[in-house]
Amino acid sequence: MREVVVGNFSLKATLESGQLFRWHHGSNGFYHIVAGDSIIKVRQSGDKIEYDSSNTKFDVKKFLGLNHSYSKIIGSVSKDKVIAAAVKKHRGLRILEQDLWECTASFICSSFSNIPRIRQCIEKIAAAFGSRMEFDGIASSSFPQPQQITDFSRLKKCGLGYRAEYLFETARIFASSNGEYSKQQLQKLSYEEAKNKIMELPGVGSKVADCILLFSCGFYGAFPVDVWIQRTMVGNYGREITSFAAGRKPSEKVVAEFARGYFGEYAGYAQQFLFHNARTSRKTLPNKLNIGKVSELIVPSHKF
DNA sequence: CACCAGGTACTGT
DNA sequence: ACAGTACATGGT
Repeated sequence: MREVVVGNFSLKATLESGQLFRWHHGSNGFYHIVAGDSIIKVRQSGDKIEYDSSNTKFDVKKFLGLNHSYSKIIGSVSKDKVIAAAVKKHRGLRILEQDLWECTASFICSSFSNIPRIRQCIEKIAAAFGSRMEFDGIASSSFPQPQQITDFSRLKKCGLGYRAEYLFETARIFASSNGEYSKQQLQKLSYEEAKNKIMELPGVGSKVADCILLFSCGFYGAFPVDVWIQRTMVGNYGREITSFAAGRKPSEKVVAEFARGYFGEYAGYAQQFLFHNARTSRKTLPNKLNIGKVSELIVPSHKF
């Protein structure tokens, strides 16, 4: 078991903010994470993090985003009271650094679905194509490599619905491309180039592409716009967006363009704060969230 | 039994 | 470029 002391980190907010699907909150405050072919156990008390991994080579600190300069990031995105309130409420939320392929597969599964079912699909894929493993009393399956997903009828049974074809084809492309779809190669490209590149993959549109770039490739300016972000952005920045749009409809695309420019270099971090905030506010306060006395972060419940 | 869920691909204008 | 629409699946 390793121990590190880190400031500005919330394990709970980081894991539970919807970036990652394969984790469970167990006893003794430990979270168990399955990533690739590793099982990681980790818990936090105060500034102390305790962790261990089935694979000693797995860089837990890097995976958890602990190498980022947090104060620089939140200083950079805190442009107004709305985002500042979300940052304050979820202080310590970090963007993970996931494996490119696993992240891509996961977010292909995520489209037009819901989190419980996304998790279920991913678990089924792992059970069907991965290898059994066990660590710290937790039994699970590794996430399969793309070249292991060769049986389409078997993939069909994992509950992906029509996304099965997208994932199957994307797996084939990953397996047959010579490092073209690698973190290393993508990071050589500009944001726009990298995004266009991964949008060539079936099942990867604008939103999923931004999730992949943000959660696995270190493109922290990527700003994924799903229905939650769309609502919360229009609700909180309607005026600014309208002004920015200059006559255009405030579509997801326009919102993403606005947000990337407005929040800047670490817009993706802003997105994750706003997303997590919208998700966690919904049950208690459907339409409005008051954080302290400072802000009125609105989370409209209706569609626009 | 409708309706919804971290959208994408395809079509027509 | 941009709006409209179908889409598998499982849960309420």
